Amino acid sequence: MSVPRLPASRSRENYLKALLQLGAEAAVPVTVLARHLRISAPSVTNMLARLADEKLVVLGPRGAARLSGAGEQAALQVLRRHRLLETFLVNVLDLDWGEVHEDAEELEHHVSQRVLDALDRFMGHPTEDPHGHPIPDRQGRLARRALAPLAALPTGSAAEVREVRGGDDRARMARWKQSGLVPGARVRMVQANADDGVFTLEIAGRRMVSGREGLDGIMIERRTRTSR
Amino acid sequence: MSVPRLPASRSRENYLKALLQLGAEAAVPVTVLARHLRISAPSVTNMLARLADEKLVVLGPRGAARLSGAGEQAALQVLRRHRLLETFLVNVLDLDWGEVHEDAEELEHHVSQRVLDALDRFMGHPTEDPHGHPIPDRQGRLARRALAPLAALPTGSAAEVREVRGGDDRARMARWKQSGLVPGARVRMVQANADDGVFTLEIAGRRMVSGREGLDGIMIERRTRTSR
DNA sequence: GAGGGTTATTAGTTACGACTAACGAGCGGC
DNA sequence: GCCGCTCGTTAGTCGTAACTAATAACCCTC
Repeated sequence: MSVPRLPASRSRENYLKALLQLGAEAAVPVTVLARHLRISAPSVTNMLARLADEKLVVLGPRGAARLSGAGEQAALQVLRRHRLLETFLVNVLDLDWGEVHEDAEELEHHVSQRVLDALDRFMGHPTEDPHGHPIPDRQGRLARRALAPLAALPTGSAAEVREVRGGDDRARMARWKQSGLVPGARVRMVQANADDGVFTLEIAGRRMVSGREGLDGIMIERRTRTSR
Repeated sequence: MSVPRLPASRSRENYLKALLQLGAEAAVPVTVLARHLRISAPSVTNMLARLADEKLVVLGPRGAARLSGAGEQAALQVLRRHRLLETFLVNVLDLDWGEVHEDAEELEHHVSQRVLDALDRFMGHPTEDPHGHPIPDRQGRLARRALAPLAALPTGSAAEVREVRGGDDRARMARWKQSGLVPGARVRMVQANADDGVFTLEIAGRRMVSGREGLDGIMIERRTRTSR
């Protein structure tokens, strides 16, 4: 009982995935989508018209686009493929978490349902990818969580890193891994200076100082006193 | 105004792979290639001209094509990807050997060197795929073996199945697996009747009767008295 | 309410890789 | 030597998805 994959075509799938990621709430303007996909604005207008034709997106005023129900389902399937693949590449094939993004980006458009299911089975149905992103289930349901940016953690508080965003920047990934900023890590904010944007942290007992940008994308969950 | 454009591309790779498989010795006529790839003859002429431009194939009289050195190398890399992927899908993901062909056919064009190497490493550098085909090594060297068709085994002789060709026919694969005709199986020709094309075999102690076509593609190695 | 800047669209092109229809070249049979 | 078959090529189209250049629509400010 698989969800059918009608739209197909690499390019369409990328548009849908981008809309899912950019259009959490509001409709996405053409320009934003164009920048994100690194495609010219006219091309985007064009493609959006086709996707609207196919009832995968709904166009609002001034060309802004949002996913239809069907479009969102399709996008979630692409996201599922992407995240399962990243998980496979890192956890099974032992590739570095910073260098798997492009591979997953490519393969997500070419893995059949059969192979995807087999991968999922082989890995024991993981629910999060190596960056801590939740993996949509077979029905396209995505766990929604309320995470806070690490930079918002007040001085003196502790938390757990749950998600590390921006997996397309390899250097960033490498730095984070280096300093232990990976999902599951415990962090304590030793000193947050909102004025000059300098943050001193303690990660697994080690001190670290970083600017705001260096922390951007690290999402945490405040742990009151929950045991593991 | 753009530069010649280097090969890659799914379609090109399929042409190269087809030429490798069809053109063992002689050059391949346009029509044969067209039938094999299920593409119209004019399209083939066209594509061959481009591949010749790029020095991947050499065109002979009457349009017949054969791979150049560079073309053969490229084709062997595609074949390596295909066979490693099939091996992975069957041996690791536990998919059925009859149903992995299409998946491998698709993925072979999209797996990066990095992922391929990781798969190879993960599987311990296999040298044969699940159908017994040798896997070209990283340098594109392909083990050449002299195997005989099972139908040529004389009455009373025993042999070992080494290779099972024609992996794109699922029904066939299923039948063979059912009757134990898989690489590594020991077979004995109980009665070969060249006249009416009826063959009686013994596979792992079980009798089986088959017509010539039912055996076509099963390649064996005569074992004199080798142990193991 | 008239500019000016941002944003979106229209129009026209390009590349790739397939297609059909129609033409031409080789070759066997008589 | 001509007929006709098979095989290959030429010519012209199509669909997808990108592009640039030019234009139009909107929004904000004065």
